[in-house]
Amino acid sequence: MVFGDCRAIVAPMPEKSPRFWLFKSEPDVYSIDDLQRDKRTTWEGVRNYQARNLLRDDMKRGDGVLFYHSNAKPLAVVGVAKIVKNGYPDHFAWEQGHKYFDPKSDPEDPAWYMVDVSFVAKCEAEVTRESMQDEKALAEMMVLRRGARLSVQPVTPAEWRTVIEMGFPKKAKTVLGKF
DNA sequence: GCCAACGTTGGC
DNA sequence: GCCAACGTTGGC
Repeated sequence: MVFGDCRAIVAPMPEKSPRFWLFKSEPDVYSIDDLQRDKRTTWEGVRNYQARNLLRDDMKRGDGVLFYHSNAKPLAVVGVAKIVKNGYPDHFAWEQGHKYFDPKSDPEDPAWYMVDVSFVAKCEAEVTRESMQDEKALAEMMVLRRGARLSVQPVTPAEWRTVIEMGFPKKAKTVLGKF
């Protein structure tokens, strides 16, 4: 065995990017307080193919999640969560009568995927949509784009850092250090 | 409540 | 395969 040659025969490290996400949730349906209470939850019911691909292919255990309240007052990133289970078939799609039932999805060939997330922290200060719109570093952020309806979406490392620093004026370093 | 921006559906 | 109609999302 010639160890020096190992690198040449090993597949290149898959690019793990992005490692950060934003999940929208209507607080009337499921809020950051619900997640704090539950500590961990399943993220089922996403019925959009682009989002499905992210759930199935791109989200990995350990990734960071900005928890965003949509259809809320105020609209804001309100906390941080972590992906704790890679994408797996959304079995609710197979439950006849369930609100997420979808005959298109076959257990042999699942149409929809979900992940599990766990609670990490509530923001010290909610990062309102308004404050994000005022922040230059977030000018390109997907959630702020008109018509960006994806309920789960990628966040760049720079955007992640910016939002965490806004939401955790005192312990940003601690939170950043968890990912 | 309004409506823009999508995504999906279905007739052709 | 096109595209009009329709439904949904979600900010405003």
